[in-house]
Amino acid sequence: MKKSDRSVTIKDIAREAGVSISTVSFAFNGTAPVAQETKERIFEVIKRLNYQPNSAARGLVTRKTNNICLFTPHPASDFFSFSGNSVFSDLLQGIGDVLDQRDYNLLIAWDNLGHKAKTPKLVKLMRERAMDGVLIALPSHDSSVIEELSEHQFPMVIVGTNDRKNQINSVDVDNYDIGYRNTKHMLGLGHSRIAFISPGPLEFLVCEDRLEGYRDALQEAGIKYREDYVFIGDEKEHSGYRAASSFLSLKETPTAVVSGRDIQAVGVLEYARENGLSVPNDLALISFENTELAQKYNITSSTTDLYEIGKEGAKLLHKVLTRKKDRSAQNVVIASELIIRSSCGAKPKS
Amino acid sequence: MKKSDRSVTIKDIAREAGVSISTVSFAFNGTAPVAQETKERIFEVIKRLNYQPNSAARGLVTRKTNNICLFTPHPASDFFSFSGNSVFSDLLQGIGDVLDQRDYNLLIAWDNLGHKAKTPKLVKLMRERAMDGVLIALPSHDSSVIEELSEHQFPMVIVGTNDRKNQINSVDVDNYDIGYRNTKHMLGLGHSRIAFISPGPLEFLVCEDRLEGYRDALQEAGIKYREDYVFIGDEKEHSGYRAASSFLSLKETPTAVVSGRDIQAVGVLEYARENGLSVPNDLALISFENTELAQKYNITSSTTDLYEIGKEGAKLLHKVLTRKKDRSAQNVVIASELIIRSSCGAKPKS
DNA sequence: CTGAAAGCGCTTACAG
DNA sequence: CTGAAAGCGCTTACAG
Repeated sequence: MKKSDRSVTIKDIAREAGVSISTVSFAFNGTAPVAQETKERIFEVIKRLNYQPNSAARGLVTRKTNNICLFTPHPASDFFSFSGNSVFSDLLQGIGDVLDQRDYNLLIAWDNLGHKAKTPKLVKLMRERAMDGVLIALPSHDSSVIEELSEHQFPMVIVGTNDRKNQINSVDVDNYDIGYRNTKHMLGLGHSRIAFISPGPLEFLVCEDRLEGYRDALQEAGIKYREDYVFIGDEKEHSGYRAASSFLSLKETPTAVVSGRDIQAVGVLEYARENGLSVPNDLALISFENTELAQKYNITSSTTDLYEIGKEGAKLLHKVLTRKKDRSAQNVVIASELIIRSSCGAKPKS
Repeated sequence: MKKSDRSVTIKDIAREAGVSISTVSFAFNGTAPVAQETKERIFEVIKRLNYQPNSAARGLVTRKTNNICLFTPHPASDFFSFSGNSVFSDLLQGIGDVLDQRDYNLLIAWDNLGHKAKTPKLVKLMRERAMDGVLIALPSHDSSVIEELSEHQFPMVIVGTNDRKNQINSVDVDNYDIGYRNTKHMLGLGHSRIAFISPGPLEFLVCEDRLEGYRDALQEAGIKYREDYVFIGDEKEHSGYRAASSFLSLKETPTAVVSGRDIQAVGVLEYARENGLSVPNDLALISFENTELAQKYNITSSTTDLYEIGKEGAKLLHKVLTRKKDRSAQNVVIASELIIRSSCGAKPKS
């Protein structure tokens, strides 16, 4: 192990196999025909010496790194805490499954606020060509970084709500539509006083979309949108609790709640329990995500399959990376399904 | 934007600034003295043209990639589900904070079982020199991959329990000691029938360590270790519930439980509530991790600061990467603190 | 303080 | 089917 400081290179293989380095390259990459006999000799040596081409050298000439970056334009803490457990790991897993299979490495990066002086990390990664393409998770309105990559036509796919449809590739469920349909579902059950809990700050596009779906469904039903029926929650159960508390202290209390995420719905349930309210009789409840929580607490919820989003996002990026001519942006919509459980079931009292 | 297909290179800067490429390199990297005036001219051009050295070209000669890999020798799903939400994001954040500051990129990889035919991902990354070093999370007994990297003296740090102390760098809390002290705490309160819930399969070294600490504390107190007082749980609350149910159906029921992780303790609490048992009067409870759950449910728990582990792990790896001569392996122990809450407080009934 | 040149380890025309 | 040569974009002795 003393001399293994110096890795084995293509020259070593060539010498040992008695051929030129081009032939080794052709054989290894299958990029030109090589005599069967020669090929066998070469591969024997490759195996014996544990040869693996140096990625920097190869990348220098091919202009590819085989690195894909998963990026989120937020401080890591915000991203992870907003996403919650399963959400993030599901997304990562979907991405990872595809990249593994196609032999890409996964880089992970986020915006380091506080370092605002330096060039943003993602821009640096692009300029120094440290990655071939990027998956953007949880985009927000302020997207100067995305803009910059976009100007340079850097390959990217947004996994999540996309502000600029038809300009940038994206994969997501249709949060607007789910918001719309969840609300519609409550309207269909006879509710007219329907409140909404945002899954997080409206700065996150996904939150805005869900809210707008809610708003438009109300409007279509001729119901006025009221500010006091909207609560901006966060990723904690307690924000659902506080939302419920806020709604139910109004003069005219809502009879139904469209919760922005399952864990908030759990908070609503908790408040209802403590205050002797029956769900769905006193308060009907519907949510987004359909996580394990929804199942555990019997909450009606619309699926948002993050694994699928990750998988399709990675696939799309790979497609972009391997096709010759650029085509117009593609916006993939992952189907969502409403899983009906007891929390929304009954007609309202009034 | 038409001609930006071709990135700007060091040649462009040299030409534009009227100097040689070596001088540009010296100025940019501060690696040799450059006349103030020349320097200014060069940096003006660099700024104007948005120059950033190509990482592959640079890496080819420096033999550094500035990529660090966070690796776990498990399928991603196992890793994430075992770790749970905050655990993983805390670790990642600690690592990220350090890496950000020191200008490393973070690669993330896991073992793709099912692909057992191919060379393991991490070995491939090492051989093709796609990363400078690796942080290993959640190591297990079967560590042929770690062994291989270790033989090649590839820079690595284990963030988590380390099987081969004093051979491989590592950073962790002392899980054995916490297991020992948690158990000791219960003994000190007068308990003698103390059960243990493993946080996961013993295949994970962290689980084994916690269990051994428990076992040794008992032994030291002259109490016999009983198999039926040990339950192998998992990352789900329900495993705590099942553990409690199993313990309390024994002929001789335990009066205290050392829970392997907070969420299991919550499961124990749930079982106790359903069965009219008082905690801590009928069953005293102590746990590991001290997550938000411990606070919410008033569970006595020992801290395991994953953020700190990640941070120190990244720091140690950076140290290994930048020092000239190798020194012997270093094993950093992160301090743990026992946070006493009501779940353990009272003396046992018997 | 500055430049010309070699070389890092590959791939890819080009010629045969 | 195979090899010699150029070149990817840098860094780093070496000379001056």
